[in-house]
Amino acid sequence: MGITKTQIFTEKQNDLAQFFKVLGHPARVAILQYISSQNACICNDLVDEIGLAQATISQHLKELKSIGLLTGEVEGKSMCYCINVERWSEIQSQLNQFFNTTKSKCC
Amino acid sequence: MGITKTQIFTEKQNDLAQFFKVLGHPARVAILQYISSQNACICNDLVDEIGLAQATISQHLKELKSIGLLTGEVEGKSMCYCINVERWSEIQSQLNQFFNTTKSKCC
DNA sequence: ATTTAATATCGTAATATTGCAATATTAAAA
DNA sequence: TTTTAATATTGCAATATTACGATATTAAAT
Repeated sequence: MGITKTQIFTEKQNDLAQFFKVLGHPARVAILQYISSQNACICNDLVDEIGLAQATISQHLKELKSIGLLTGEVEGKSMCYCINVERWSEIQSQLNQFFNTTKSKCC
Repeated sequence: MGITKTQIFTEKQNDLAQFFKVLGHPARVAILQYISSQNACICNDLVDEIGLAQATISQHLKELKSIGLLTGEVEGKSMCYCINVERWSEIQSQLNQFFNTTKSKCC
């Protein structure tokens, strides 16, 4: 199929999975790491830095924006992409909650 | 394409993305939560509990095993699936390291 | 006003993922 | 040894994702 049966899961489960899914691509991991390594907000240095076409980078940025991890502001004719620190912590804490509450008692 | 250009990323980035990716499906989140909610190791109650076909559940279990999150032991004619607690903590700590080292200084 | 540079969007091809029915496989039970 | 129950695997259809070239779009620079 390719389609996911989201109806049979809770909203929390779907949200959590969505966070994981967005982070589940090396380009998006690399984009976040690169942005965080710069003192200033970096835009399409990403195209040079990471070896993917501009259209592809733009697509990945869009997905990162979709869960609120990145914000993009127009800066002249460029874009200034930044990590949304609040959202970042929020998601980190949700993932940790998942890890901490999901513990096996068996075996 | 559908194919991911793993060659252009570091092994760490690929590994990290792979962990995220495996957790990036609500069925797999639900499976982990259900296993952890039981005192004993549960096998194909999962098929009843989660509303997916047996073949589909089996496939998801396989992916969770692929990153070492689950171990499966034969128990008579059933399987006993358990969370690998060591691996669990290891992955949690890697994800946290990613979150903690990736911080924005801009905006 | 034109050009230029940066980014987004569209269309498309290739591949991956999800899900299931049907069919193995395996081990206990009869 | 045949049956039964639990799980894995295979094959397939439908949809999603990844990647890119081509084409908008937008704002500064000329």
